Amino acid sequence: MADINSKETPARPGEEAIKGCENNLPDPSIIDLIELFFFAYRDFTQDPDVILTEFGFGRAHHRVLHFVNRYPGLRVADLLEILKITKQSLARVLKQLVDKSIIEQHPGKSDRRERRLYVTPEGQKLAIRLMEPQLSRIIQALKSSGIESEQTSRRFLYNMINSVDHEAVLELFSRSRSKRELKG
Amino acid sequence: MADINSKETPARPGEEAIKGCENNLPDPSIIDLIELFFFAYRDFTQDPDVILTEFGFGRAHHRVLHFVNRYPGLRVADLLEILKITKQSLARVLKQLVDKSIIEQHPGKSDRRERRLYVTPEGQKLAIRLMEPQLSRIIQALKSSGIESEQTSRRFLYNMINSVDHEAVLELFSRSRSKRELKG
DNA sequence: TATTTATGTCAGCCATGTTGACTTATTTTA
DNA sequence: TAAAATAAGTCAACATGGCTGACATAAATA
Repeated sequence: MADINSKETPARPGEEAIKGCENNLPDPSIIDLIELFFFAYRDFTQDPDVILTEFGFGRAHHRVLHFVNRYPGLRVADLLEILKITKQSLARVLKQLVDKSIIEQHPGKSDRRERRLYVTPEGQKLAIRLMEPQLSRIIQALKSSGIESEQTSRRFLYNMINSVDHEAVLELFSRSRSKRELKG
Repeated sequence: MADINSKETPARPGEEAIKGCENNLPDPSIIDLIELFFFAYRDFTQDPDVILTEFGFGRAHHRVLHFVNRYPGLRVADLLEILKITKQSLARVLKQLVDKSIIEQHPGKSDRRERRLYVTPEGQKLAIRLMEPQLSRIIQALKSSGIESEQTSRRFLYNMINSVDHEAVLELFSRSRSKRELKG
């Protein structure tokens, strides 16, 4: 039944018909991209992980800290949408970050039900330290990948995101950009 | 207490000196890439996850199944190096895949200590079904990102991998076809 | 023969995800 | 103004998939 391409190996994976591929034969080089994406993400998260264990934190703490540092005043609800985890999962790591004075919560000015999230100076220091190796890795990769790689990779990653969330991502980014303008 | 809307925001992340950045001011657009990478991977893994629960499997099973399907005859040691997890972690999911007749183990021909791994026909079917949405997502993203995006994204992802592992990745890829140039 | 290697296995711990039920404070709405 | 909706927190239980450490077995190799 699955003997479309029965050549030498028992399985020539992905060389069978796959929906959504015009010629009905997926380019095996696209399958490479699946694997490259996995390897790249595996290594991308590795450097911060080492630092995090030093502090008794995990990857979940890193995610929270990163986004709060980058978008100060984020609400819990914003974080839930960004991370796509449950309130209870977030609560656990958030509590630990607050207990260790990495993040602070302050009631919203216009809506006092909200808990706006901010990094402490210590939290900022850690966030930057965690960001360092990731930035270095990206900068090095872009340098090695040609002049156009920044714009192209940015577009590629953006288009890999569920289109339902495109708006939210742009909105998020515009949040840091407006802050940038306040500074200049 | 940092007030909610205090304009001199406590954190202007990543705009401090960071090692490995020539002008000592990291381009904030590079920080976007950190987030885009996270969002992209978050959504990339989401489609298979839905299918996996149907089978009582998790993401760990997917990884194992993918690589065994793609590189039939893989040894346990190979898999450990690819996934960078411990033997005990792998053993747990591998056992379940074998028990459910998704993967088969056969002693190596020249070295009978080895357990060469192969997908069963059923395993191949599942592997392909899990690959489908990921391929579709990548193909769609490449189409939306310009003609050069495939080569460029491939190079970018490759260069995001620890250079220590570059050789291993190329070797892996060469296993299913002749090497192509990845180097930027 | 002795050692190394490839793999398996038991036992337990930890991080981080999940669901479900419920509370509290505050804002919005009928 | 009373009722409903919203933002967030909490408790309890459970699942997944990492980890360490110790030890077992079979086969290859020195």
